[in-house]
Amino acid sequence: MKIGQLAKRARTPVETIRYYEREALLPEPQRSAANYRHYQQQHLERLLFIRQCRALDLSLAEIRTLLEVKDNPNAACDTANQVLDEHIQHVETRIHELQALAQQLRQLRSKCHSEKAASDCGILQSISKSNATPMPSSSHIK
Amino acid sequence: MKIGQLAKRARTPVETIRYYEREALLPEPQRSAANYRHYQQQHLERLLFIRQCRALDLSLAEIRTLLEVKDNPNAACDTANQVLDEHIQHVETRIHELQALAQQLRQLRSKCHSEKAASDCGILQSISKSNATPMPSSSHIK
DNA sequence: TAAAAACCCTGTACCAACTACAGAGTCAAG
DNA sequence: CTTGACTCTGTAGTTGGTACAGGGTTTTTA
Repeated sequence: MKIGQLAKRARTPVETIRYYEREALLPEPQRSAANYRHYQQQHLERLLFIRQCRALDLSLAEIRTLLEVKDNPNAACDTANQVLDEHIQHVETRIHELQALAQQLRQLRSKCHSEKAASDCGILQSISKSNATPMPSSSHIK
Repeated sequence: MKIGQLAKRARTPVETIRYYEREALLPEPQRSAANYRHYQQQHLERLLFIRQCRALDLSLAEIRTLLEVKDNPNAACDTANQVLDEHIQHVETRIHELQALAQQLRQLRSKCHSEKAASDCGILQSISKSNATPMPSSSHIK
């Protein structure tokens, strides 16, 4: 099948497929006389694997590691487990960060419910609360 | 003060300050005879505002909007509220997405606890489960 | 006072993971 | 046989910076 067909079947933009090839995640397919790419079932499966991993928010580097394990049927899948464990950690950390963030944002938002002028807006004032590191006492502002 | 001083007081890399200037978030400061940037207290305050917003994960575009409101003391702070509301929505959506993701990842991880060969690894097999859009019946795979 | 260290300048390239062209060639349908 | 849909390569843009290279300037130290 040609690249457009593959793109449809994997719900992936054509440019992205070419990008994965450049990144060596997808092997170079055969070419027709007119230099068109021609793909096999294998390519589709590999592309779906990549897209599934991307949907799980794995980075291309992580996916590359998984593909290497996959390409090496005798290798222990140890490495794949490790990639996944680290990624789970990463996602959970990010969730906690975002939860703290949302809390801060809601608190900030609560400071202004009316349509005040900007100069009176509790939100803009709160964000502006100074956070500067003081100058060392020996120096002075020019 | 010179850029290095400003950088220290706002705990912001020098390059980032110059970048904000290029992005027109910070106004161009005066220059010395040797073409060095010289900043005032105002610049520090504005930079701290930007950094505080970044810590809240607001995009530079969102920050630009907030700064415009701030620069216009007579404007209603309406727009600032709206930016914040949308951002809170955005963060909360992302939290839910990541929670679903973490769940999927944990489930996937549970499929392989031993050090099997890659070809037997439940994880790699699970990710590979086909997801392709079928070809229309009229067409065929070349 | 002179050399060395620390600072500053512009401009460019790089990161991830694509996306969006431009400009040219190829193929299928009517 | 022309029109439109597809494909090709190559390059640039996205976000929010970071990291030089290759200069000039200022401050510190010997």
